[in-house]
Amino acid sequence: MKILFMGTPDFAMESLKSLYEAKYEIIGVVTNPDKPKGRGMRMVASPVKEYALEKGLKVYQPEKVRKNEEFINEIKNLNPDLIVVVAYGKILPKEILEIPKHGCINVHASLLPKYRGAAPIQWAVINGEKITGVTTMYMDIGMDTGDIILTKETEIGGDETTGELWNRLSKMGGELLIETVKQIESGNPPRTKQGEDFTLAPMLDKEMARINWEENTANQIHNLVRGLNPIMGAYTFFNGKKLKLWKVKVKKEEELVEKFPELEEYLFKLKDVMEGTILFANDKKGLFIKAKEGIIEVKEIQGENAKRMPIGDFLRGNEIYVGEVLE
RNA sequence: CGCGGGAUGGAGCAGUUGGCAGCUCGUCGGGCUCAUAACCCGGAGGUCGUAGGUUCGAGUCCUACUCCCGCAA
Repeated sequence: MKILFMGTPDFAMESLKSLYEAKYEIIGVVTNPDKPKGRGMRMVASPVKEYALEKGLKVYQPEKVRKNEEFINEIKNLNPDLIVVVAYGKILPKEILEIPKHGCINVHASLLPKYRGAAPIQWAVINGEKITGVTTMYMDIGMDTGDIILTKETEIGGDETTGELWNRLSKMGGELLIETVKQIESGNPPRTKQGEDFTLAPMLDKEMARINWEENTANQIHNLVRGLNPIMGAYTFFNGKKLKLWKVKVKKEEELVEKFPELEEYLFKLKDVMEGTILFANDKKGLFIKAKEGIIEVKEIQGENAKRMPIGDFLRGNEIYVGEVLE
């Protein structure tokens, strides 16, 4: 079975690694071109490329694949039996999908047809899903619309971040891919049409990373924070400066009073206070913020131009007073 | 040459027009308390990133360098 692999980020790298370690014949690796990244805009190779080079695999980095005769011919000449695509970052034209005799398969980080699109892991966490998983499918010209081959479920932890889930699903994806390829080799892999009941997981934009204290409940904020960790970080503004929250917990009012009995007499006021108001700020006891349907305790934070730090460290150097409001 | 911030005791920060290096926390010793991420008293710990320059005097002004970080992709 001659396999051509296409993928770009670390999520894809895990699948490539699984194939390589399972001793499959990988005739080539296609990945996005190196691009300038980070401070100073230095050129950086994709994780998939790094791994491929390390293992001595042939690497292709076409600028575009659609209407790229040269590249398409190159693939034809390679004559792969199967193309495996994992988070490649480009949509493959029909001409390419039709080349390998066993077709093109894809590993996707959700239980399709839920969360079709670019950011399935992030959205699953942001939406507070309890269960997600990985799916392998036969690709067609649509966006994650192909027939399902195998799926594997996993629970999302109540405090799990996108980063943590990402790592787990990357590995699960690799395992499921091997299982899938085996079934294809055996001759009659399962093939199920996707249901109609799909949802989309579009790319994340900057706007949605901002915490809306008035609209969102404490639980939603908690989900947003862990869903954007470590990708972008959910942010809010304090005195005109951007603050990113990296780790928060949801508390009930009763829990707060239990912790700080001195607040008891103010409890009635607590109801009227605006969402986003600082209820308590102390470098030892922590930072507590009034939210809709609960209280947000901030555990890890990042100021403007600063790095992430535990809340205690942050409060030692930044003056934040009770009654001030985040917005 | 993408834009910007920063380097000050173990941690996080402040340091005004250049004039004895400060705050909160931690740490060490002692005290108080049924108790506390509580409180009180006392102490240790910094050649202010590196190199040079201006000056009577530089954390503070100038020059070069090194390193770190944020944003944007």
